[in-house]
Amino acid sequence: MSVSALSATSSPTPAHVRDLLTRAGLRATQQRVLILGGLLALRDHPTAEQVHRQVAAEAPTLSLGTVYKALDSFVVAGLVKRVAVADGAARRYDADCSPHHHLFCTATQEILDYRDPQLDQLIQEFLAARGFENFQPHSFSLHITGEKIIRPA
Amino acid sequence: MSVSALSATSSPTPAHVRDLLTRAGLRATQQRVLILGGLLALRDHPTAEQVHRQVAAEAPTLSLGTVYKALDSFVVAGLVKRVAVADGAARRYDADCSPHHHLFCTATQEILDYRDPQLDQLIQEFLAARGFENFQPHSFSLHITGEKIIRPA
DNA sequence: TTGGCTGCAAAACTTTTGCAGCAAT
DNA sequence: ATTGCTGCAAAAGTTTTGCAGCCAA
Repeated sequence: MSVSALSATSSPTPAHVRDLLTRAGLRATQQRVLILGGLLALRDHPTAEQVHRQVAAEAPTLSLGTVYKALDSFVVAGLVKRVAVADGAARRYDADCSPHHHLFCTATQEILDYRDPQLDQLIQEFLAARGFENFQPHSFSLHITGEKIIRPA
Repeated sequence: MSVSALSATSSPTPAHVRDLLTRAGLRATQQRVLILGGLLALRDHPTAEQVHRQVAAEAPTLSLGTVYKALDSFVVAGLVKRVAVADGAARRYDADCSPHHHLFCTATQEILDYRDPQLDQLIQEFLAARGFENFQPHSFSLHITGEKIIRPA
């Protein structure tokens, strides 16, 4: 199974991004359309700083503070998730809120998405059968650490 | 199954902590014995700041910078792991490097350990059978989000 | 119109770094 | 005696906050 194939997504149009924001109850300002669009365009779970650089060309006056505030409101609205990373100083964001797992590449620091409904079901059923006495699980995600393999052509 | 029962560990003696450090090829200074001992005593995957507070009573002159440097060297030596958290500004540390999973309580922000060799094997076998084309997994850990249940007495 | 959002900038907070002296081996 | 570690303090980096003005609804 190819990992890269799993994270393939098409860049959404500004109109679609506006729609996402409006549906979430947020104002579709020019800045937020760019920020959310930029996050969607960057596949590798970028930091706020990286999103800021991504949109800098299109909106040179857009401030980093606004990026932070916007990303925060996206998270609250459920449009975006924060990704848990042990290394690295800055938080990283994921525009994909559907259930999926993460592959952490120790070589490139990339975070690749890994979607596998069959695995989800397996874990889900195991946890349900196992049962916790004093913990009620809501969701789970698997953090897989390893290395990308570069195959010779 | 009880969650709290899973994370029960006995506080090690200073002599044992010294031994851990020496075996890892690190100098067993008074500060490091306190820092590693403090981390082992704090069950809830504390921040560097929390470890510093923990040892402050016994060593008032021990500086926060030393705690950071010590924790770093512990991580490099493999004595300690950094825990991946999406929320919260500071990194959190785990003195337990044996394979285990984490339960994140959304109510109390606690991080509980969850050890389950049966689950490990299940996932391990699934991933081996599934196979990745261009990713070589080394290890994995399950992040389970949910809430602690407080049962009436 | 108006309430949320932006930009700017300061502040708070976390983590890293440099270096002289000290202590564990 | 060496060499790594400590303490102090400054610096770097990340994130939050306050506020006046602006803009999407």
